[in-house]
Amino acid sequence: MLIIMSVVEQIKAVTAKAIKQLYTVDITEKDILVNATKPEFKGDYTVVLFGFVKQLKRSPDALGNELGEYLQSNHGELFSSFNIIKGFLNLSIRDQYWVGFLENQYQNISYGIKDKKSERVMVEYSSPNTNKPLHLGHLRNNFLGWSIAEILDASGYDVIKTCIVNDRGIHICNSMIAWQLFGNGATPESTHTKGDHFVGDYYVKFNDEYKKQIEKLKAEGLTQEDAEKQAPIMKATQQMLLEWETGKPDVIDLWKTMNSWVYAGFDATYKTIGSDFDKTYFESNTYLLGKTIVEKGLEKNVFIKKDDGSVWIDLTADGLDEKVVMRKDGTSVYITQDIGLAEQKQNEFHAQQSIYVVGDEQNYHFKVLKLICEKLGLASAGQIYHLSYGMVELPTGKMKSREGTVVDADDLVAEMIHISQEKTEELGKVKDFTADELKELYNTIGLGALKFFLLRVDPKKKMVFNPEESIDFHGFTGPFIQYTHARIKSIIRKIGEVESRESGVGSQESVVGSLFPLEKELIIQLEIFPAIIEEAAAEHDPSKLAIYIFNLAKTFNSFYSEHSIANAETEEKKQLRLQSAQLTASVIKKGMSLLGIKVPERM
RNA sequence: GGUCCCGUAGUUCAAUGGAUAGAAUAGAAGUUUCCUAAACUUUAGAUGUGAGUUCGAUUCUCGCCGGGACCA
Repeated sequence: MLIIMSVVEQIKAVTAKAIKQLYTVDITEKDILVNATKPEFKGDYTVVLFGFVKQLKRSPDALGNELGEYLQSNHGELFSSFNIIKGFLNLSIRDQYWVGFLENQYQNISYGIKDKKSERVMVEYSSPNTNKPLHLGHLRNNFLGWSIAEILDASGYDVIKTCIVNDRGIHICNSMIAWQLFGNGATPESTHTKGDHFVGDYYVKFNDEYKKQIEKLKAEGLTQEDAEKQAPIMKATQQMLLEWETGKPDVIDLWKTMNSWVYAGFDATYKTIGSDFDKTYFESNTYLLGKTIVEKGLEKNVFIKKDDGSVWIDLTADGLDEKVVMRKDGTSVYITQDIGLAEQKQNEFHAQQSIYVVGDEQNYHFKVLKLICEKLGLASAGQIYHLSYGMVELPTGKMKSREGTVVDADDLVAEMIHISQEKTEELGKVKDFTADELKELYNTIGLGALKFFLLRVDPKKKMVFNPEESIDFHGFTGPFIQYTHARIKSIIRKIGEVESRESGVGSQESVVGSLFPLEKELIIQLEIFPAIIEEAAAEHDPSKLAIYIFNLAKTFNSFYSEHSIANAETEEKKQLRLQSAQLTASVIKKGMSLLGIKVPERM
């Protein structure tokens, strides 16, 4: 594959070379700041000169002029003109260059995709509990995890997607107990309920009953604390957990049955939203991993055993706390299991990087995890990267299951698909679609709106979702971009692909004529696509890509309303615009696919 | 008590220390005998607060106010 340096890379390279030749000073390319020129000035890209004014002992004006002259006379194939305003060197790229770029890339189906390198990355995401269905927060997690895996894949990494299912523990027993008490043998089939929701309902029933029992005991004179401990249903669930740990057959059977219901439900949701995994781990298989870790840590004097038998690590020297790694009853805590799993994953896949897509409420946990792994000298330590994302909140604050304000994932997805159906029917543009085609279109648009809404925000930041106002279909949204794609495909269907012709025709500036501002702006946008993928991968941030695609679509729409493709001024202009449109459509399609969003041919 | 994060238009989000802080939406005004108006064009509107570093601060440092998370 032909590797072509991006324009920005070329500008940096020749600027560094120019400075070396003119002033015999070495400046590394990453210290050269190149920005898109602000629209109010003439030029396409701007080199910010302030940074090396002192070092080179030149005034910004003199430096700009000398650099500009040098660049133009030595790289006339790239630069057509320059101007200096204050410390900014504004460079105009030759139209010929843009036209040539377009000519080279418009048919490149792997434009923006890097060749494979032999580096492996693991992405752990989703990681549900099996006591209740997925909610809005899980959706952000799933979309982020899936997207970052795709983006890394496009960047040339070998990506392994994993999931750790929290399938054991007291919360699971809560649902089990409630089902025994109130279920009367009901099943998802007998109640026509999706399995994860079915089990989740018993989790709620448990808590309702638990609350009732606490109130009753308090009425009998117990304190809140004592009432919480002595409520019969709580005692029963704790007893059940012990029985689970000793492997009591009927408890294990019930556990397996109820979890199988949940998995059937999860599978349906995953299928709808497009999540998948190369390997799924179950906590019921990994929760004992901590034991050997603790022994190892004690041998290495990384851990200390207290008198009561509990095992700790002292992280106060690192500005953190003392942290328990094994309870006095010999059971391991989450962090110990996580260390064990990290090591197991390392032994199994030998990845160079291990990304955990986990909410920012666990920032401290991951700091500690990484630190302990380092102290234990584990191979996995350096590779741990916590892709920490902010919570999805409601206008009223955090979602609270106790207050019934949790936005259910299945409900939300269904609602989005329903709204997309309503809007599509209102517009009445696809009346000739078959029932199956319509169904697929509604799914595409509804999920597109939802995924884009959650992915367009910087993962690190918390975000607000307002259930009162449904997710928009106009403006900075998935459907806006999908619509742009459909419109381009419509044009191409009508006037055909770019005609294949002898090379050279249309690629000469003299033949095409000079580019209109919007023609050029569109090509400039297209040219940065590979750099955007790289940036999104490096920063683990799909929002960079989402924002880029939106801007590209917006630029295309302006271009589209300003310039006719079918009735272009000349045949050469028609071909040029058609090439731009084709590449725009393929960049939109590819970019959106990296976000896990499909784009329709018609809508 | 300790650690960490966040305060940008009415609202939801942008802005590797760089030019007059960008979008979207809501508001106002327009565009369809012409490739899909889920679109386009115009307009009005914001950096919580006080210092400091800098040629230049939404960005870095410190204080204050407000919001949130986590660790016992």
